[in-house]
Amino acid sequence: MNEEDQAPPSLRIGEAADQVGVSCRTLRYYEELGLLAPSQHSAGGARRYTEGDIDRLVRIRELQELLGFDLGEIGEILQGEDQLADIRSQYHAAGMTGRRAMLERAVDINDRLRSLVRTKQERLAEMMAELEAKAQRYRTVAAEMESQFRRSDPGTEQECPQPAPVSG
Amino acid sequence: MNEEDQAPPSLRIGEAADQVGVSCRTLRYYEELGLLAPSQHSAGGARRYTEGDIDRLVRIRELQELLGFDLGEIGEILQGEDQLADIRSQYHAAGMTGRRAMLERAVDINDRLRSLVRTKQERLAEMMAELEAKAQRYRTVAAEMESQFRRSDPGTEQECPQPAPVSG
DNA sequence: CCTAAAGTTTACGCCGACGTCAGGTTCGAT
DNA sequence: ATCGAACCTGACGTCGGCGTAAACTTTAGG
Repeated sequence: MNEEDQAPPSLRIGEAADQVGVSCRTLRYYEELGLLAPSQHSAGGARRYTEGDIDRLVRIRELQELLGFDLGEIGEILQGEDQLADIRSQYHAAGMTGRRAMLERAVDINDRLRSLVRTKQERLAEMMAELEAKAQRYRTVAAEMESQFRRSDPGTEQECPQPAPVSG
Repeated sequence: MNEEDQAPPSLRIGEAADQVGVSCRTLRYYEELGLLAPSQHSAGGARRYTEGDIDRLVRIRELQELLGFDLGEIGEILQGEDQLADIRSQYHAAGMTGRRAMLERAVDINDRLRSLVRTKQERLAEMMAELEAKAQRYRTVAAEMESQFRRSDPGTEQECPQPAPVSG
């Protein structure tokens, strides 16, 4: 029982797909595009996804679904961050200037993403306000219909004189 | 000069498209799908979009871009609301029961949309938090690089001993 | 009235993001 | 060792949401 015994629990492609709610095909496709390569493989060559891989997959999906990027754009975003994350392995290759450039690029991407998120948040807030206003109108109309209904002979279907105007 | 003189200012298809930032093809496509029919036409049959039409177009786009619905789903959403908005013209056709059903449907759609918006808002908030955390890490790294830089002989490019780990 | 610009219909084209099928290989529980 | 389930690598299919081209008509300013 040495401490290296606990292999990092890795998932098979089907399990990974299920967990995130995508298909196996999607995972293979992302790999084909260079977005997500499983960091492990079985002896026979089957993909094994680590927790970090799953995180990355979730990230990809959020960029896709929440922010509406296509997979090419997501690739560029991830690349910028990967490069920076590899700053230590790139240690011998990149000089001070190169590392600064990489950092600046990552910061730039980060700025843009945050700006985009803020924009989306604002638009969503507006939409929410409109939806709530509409819900309020619905409640008013419902109340009017109720009062009309009570006033009428219960049991008989009848026309009410002039229902309130309902816009949208 | 009677008061009927001011024709409701309507836009030609190109103007409408420009204003909302889509193509003419898109407008015709939406019409083909039954999502958006211009409420006016010229004598020769050219489409004329009123302000209300533009509002509807914007609505369609928001449902598409912000909430991620496809055009089929958007059609159902709009239909539910249209029906209710027509509650007065449907006056003779629909009985009390029918009107209540229409209202309930609209309320149901509204509930789901609001729920969806809330979910998106939460996910965006999470994403924003992560982005800000990442930005903070970047600032730390930048500061460390700065101090390394100052400590070194200015003008010579050199390797620094161990740059701080940068995750993500 | 003339004419360029904008609009109309019809129809084929395109591309991203997978779905799906075929034919062979690997995994892991028994 | 076995055997069904899961995985592998191609490769082709699909579908939504338009783009684009062609051939013709309408619009509106001079």
